[in-house]
Amino acid sequence: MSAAFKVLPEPPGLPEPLPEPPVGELRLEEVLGALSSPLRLTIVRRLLLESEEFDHSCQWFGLDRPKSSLTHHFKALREAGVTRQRQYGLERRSQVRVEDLNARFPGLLALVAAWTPEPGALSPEL
Amino acid sequence: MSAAFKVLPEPPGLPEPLPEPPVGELRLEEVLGALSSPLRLTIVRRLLLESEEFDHSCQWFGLDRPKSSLTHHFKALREAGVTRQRQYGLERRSQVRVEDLNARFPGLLALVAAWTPEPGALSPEL
DNA sequence: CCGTCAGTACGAGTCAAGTCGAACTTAGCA
DNA sequence: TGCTAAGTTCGACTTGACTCGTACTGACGG
Repeated sequence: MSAAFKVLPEPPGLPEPLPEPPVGELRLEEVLGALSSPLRLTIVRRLLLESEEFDHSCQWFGLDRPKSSLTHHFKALREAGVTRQRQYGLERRSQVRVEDLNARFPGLLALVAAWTPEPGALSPEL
Repeated sequence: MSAAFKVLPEPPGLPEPLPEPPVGELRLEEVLGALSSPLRLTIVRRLLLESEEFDHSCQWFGLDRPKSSLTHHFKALREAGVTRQRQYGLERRSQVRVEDLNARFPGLLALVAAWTPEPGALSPEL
């Protein structure tokens, strides 16, 4: 009914998700704050639109930033409740918490999916 | 069709709005950033839900903050494109740009209207 | 004309966020 | 056992928000 993003199938035996706020404790101001940056909007939008299979490691995005900066942003997204992260060996993969976000903030992910970076922006992505 | 908030009627001969970004230049990241604070969410939500007549002066909210702080936040909301402000004599009244926001970011205002301050928050409003 | 009242402008202090380099941790693999 | 690669942690720096006091502006009423 509402915006239909793939709710990714979860094969059994997944690694436990890293610490994240439960659905009931998602706060709108935190989520909006986490999404109020072009870089993080890019990350979430690409997870929504280009996720063909399952979740994705940090380097899948090919973002041109030092590793420590990416850690910072992925952590911010997870701690706000926007993404879920799981550890696969060395990789830490992210996915959007589509079900949770649709339940608590219906319509929000559609806005993120429709977003496009500012025309004159000096490619924060790639 | 989408969330139906009152689009306030505009009597003729209104004072010109203060400078604001045009509809086409509203940026999601700016709008989300402006809304990522409990105080400003309170302001916008009350404008949406408790506006019985027309727009409202700053002191209508009865926010317990110094005047200069309020100026700061009302200006932030206007510059992000969330609110429109007009000068009526001494008063500067605010309204939410319902039509513009619904056109560019459908569903966003519904999320704001449904928001409630954190239970344990030490009353940033009143 | 002078006070009052709504709100702005300015400036300073504080604090959190973003940015990044460098060192560390750990899985997998030779 | 030792290398490599993915990502974290730490600390330092910079930048920008938020907060607020004080001084200012400009409209209105006597």
